[in-house]
Amino acid sequence: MAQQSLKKARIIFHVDMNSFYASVEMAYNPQLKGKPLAIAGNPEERKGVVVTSSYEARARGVKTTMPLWKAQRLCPELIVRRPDFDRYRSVSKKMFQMLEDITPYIQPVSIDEGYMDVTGTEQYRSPIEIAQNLQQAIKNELDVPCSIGIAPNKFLAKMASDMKKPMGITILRKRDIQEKLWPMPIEDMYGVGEKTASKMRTINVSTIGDLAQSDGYQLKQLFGINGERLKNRANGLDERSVDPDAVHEFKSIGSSQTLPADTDDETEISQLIGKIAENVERRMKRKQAAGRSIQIMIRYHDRTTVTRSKKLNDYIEKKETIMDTAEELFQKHWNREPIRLLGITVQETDEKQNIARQLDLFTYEKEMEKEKLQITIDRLTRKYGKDTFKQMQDETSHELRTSFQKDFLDDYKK
DNA sequence: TCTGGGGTCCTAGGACCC
DNA sequence: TCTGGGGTCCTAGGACCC
Repeated sequence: MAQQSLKKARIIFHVDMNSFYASVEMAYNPQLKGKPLAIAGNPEERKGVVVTSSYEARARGVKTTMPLWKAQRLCPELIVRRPDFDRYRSVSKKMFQMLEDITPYIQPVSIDEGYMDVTGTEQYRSPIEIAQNLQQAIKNELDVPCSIGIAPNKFLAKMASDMKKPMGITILRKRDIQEKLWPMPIEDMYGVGEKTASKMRTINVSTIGDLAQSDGYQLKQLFGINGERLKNRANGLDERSVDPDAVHEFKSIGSSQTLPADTDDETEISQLIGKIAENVERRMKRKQAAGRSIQIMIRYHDRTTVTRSKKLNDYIEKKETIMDTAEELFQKHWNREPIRLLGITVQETDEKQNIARQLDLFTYEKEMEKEKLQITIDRLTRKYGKDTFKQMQDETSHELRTSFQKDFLDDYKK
């Protein structure tokens, strides 16, 4: 209790770039500003879904993951651009550098959003002032809008940044929760998707406030540990820290591709596996990573999806190994129906420098074991004599062996 | 006319060991 | 003859997020 009151409240920012890809395209080509714009893949290759759209397009009903034909039906004057990820990555990098000018405690969570822990900086400037300056600086230098949520923890900051867009700054204090958070519909809560929302509605939870006051036992029955967590968050409780190292602790690297048309042609599929493996290898190189489990994903015509994986003995990074394992898994588990999508993911990944450290420790421990073993064997050889020792190795004398084993264990385990 | 691609975390069953 | 309970690893799948 005393500890609770002594513990200093944190000040967390959640910075969220508004319709990021569309905003970057508009910054790059100002003629697009103020117009309905959608970033989408190529419909010829069946990838024609809206990835991001401008506010003008959203106002017409265009939504993320919507097929392009549908978006164009809703908004015939829609301007469509293919995504240019290199461009987005470069703007993103500059944006995060600007955050780092304020504090080293930043945690990027995706290309267009991140958390900052600015606790302590309020001695010099108020949090709202810091947020205003940051937002303006990003707008001035990169010509892209962002929203910032200010709160005592990650969850509230995340919810806050969503409350006013674009170019919003929202403060969500503990005392604002009842008024600002609780009236919101349950599906608007971060961490609650379609499935969870409809399940919650069956127990008469339809707002975040309902969840905050719902029966913990029932929640646990229905959602397990996640139920408890969601209820805590609805009450404004979230202890997760802003972790700047999290970016380096990636756990998997994968690549997948939807085919222009379904296929059961083995040559075509083999080529695809090669192409995807190469892509995975390239991205692993970029991150200086290696991994020790390979997973493939096969999606069939009706979108049913199966994943199959294999754990390997060693860390791998080469496309040949990725390709061979993927091919093996595919041949073993493919039902020979035409496939729509194929994916390969390398799991249990780590940066190579970390792996080297793990291996060093492993090797060191093994060496120590070996040395200890040798000392014991030497000692016992002296005790029993060379010939007897040899005889035991040949398993000719059960009694002797038993006696030796006992002696060996007594000595070795010491 | 339909639904991309990159991730994280959690659960659950079976194998295996003690 | 019948049968414990816990822990860990591996694999597959589901929910969610951007």
